[in-house]
Amino acid sequence: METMTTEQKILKAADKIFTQKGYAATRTRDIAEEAGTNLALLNYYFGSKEKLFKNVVQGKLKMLLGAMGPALSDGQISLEEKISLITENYTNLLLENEELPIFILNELTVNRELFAKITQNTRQIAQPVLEKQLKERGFEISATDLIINVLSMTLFPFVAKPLITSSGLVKEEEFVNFVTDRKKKIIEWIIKITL
Amino acid sequence: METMTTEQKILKAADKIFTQKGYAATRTRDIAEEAGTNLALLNYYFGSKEKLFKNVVQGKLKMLLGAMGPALSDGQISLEEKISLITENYTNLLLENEELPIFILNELTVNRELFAKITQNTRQIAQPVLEKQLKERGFEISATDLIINVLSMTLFPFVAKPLITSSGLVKEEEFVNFVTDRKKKIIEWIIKITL
DNA sequence: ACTTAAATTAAACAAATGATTAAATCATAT
DNA sequence: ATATGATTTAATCATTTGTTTAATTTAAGT
Repeated sequence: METMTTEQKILKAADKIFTQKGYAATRTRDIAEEAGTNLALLNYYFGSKEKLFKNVVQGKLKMLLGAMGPALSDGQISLEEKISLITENYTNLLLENEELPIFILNELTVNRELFAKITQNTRQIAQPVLEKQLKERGFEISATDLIINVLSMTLFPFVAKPLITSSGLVKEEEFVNFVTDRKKKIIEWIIKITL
Repeated sequence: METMTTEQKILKAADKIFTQKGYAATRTRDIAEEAGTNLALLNYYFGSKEKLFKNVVQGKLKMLLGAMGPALSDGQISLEEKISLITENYTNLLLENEELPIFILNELTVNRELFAKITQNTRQIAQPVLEKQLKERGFEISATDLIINVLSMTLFPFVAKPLITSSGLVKEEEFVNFVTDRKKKIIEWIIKITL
């Protein structure tokens, strides 16, 4: 288990704290301590707080986009399966990484410049295939609206979790069940909308 | 126009910068400068950065919850009108305050303790009325799911705007039209889902 | 064993930052 | 006019924070 290199330990610690508190509120000393190493090693291995952050963000962004990308552009997969795949993937991913979307979305908002460089290599979300599938079956909704709706219903509960729980809409203990139950419901809802 | 008191000028400046950059990334000096006043005045009037922040947050939270609260618990308003009211209110509010939801949701996530005090006075989101209306008309969806769905489809595009635009799903220039068009669509979609 | 480079540590630096102080200015009431 | 209190300013403090430096230890190759 203790086969992690120091560099990896720092990256793991950085991942945890950056995701938890965001870039600005994170102290490099906290990362070093969490990693069980020295503060200087952070700069030794990663150069600066900002470079370390970019490293973390790149990974997180890949996780977030990776849960959607492949499914969408595959012409073999039916519409229903695509929706099912996306909600299933995201729900499972976010159950293991609850702060992931709010972290990415907030840093993306606060730090446009920093993200410009990172996201430029981000593959565009391909929708021509989806557009074609919708047209073939005579659906009126646009691919963009469909994607946004699926993402909205799936991701929003995680993004807004603190508000949802503290307002009493869903109790903290019920949250996992709530989003798990929604997986099936979302598919039905999207089908109803799309028809 | 220049009838604002210094205290108000500071609060307005704080509102702008906190919302833009979040608590941790905001420098009290920047607030003072934006307000066209002195750094010491910030502490003179508000005591500390944190107290000023709470002041700002309280206002923002009221805006965000205010757009939903009244409509929900009113038994006179029909289901369709409620949905319409909520999406209409939120879309209009967020078109004028694009960073509002991501700001609140992120600070709420990062800063649970600080928010515990603020949100304790927050009225619970009342849903018994809605629950009753749903039951009367024989709908199967729960009030919670309905509310979450409306909020998801309405708020999510604003929360995820940077991701949506940078991924090419919606172009920056088209965004206002996109969310404006969705107002009508969301109501239709929700009706379809709920039936 | 010896050499060399990589890895690690402790200490210190310089800049940034939230907060405070003390003096100066302004407004208002007597 | 004067006194009193509120407001404003400039300067300074103390701490935090990202980064660097220099010395030490570890590992690997010869």
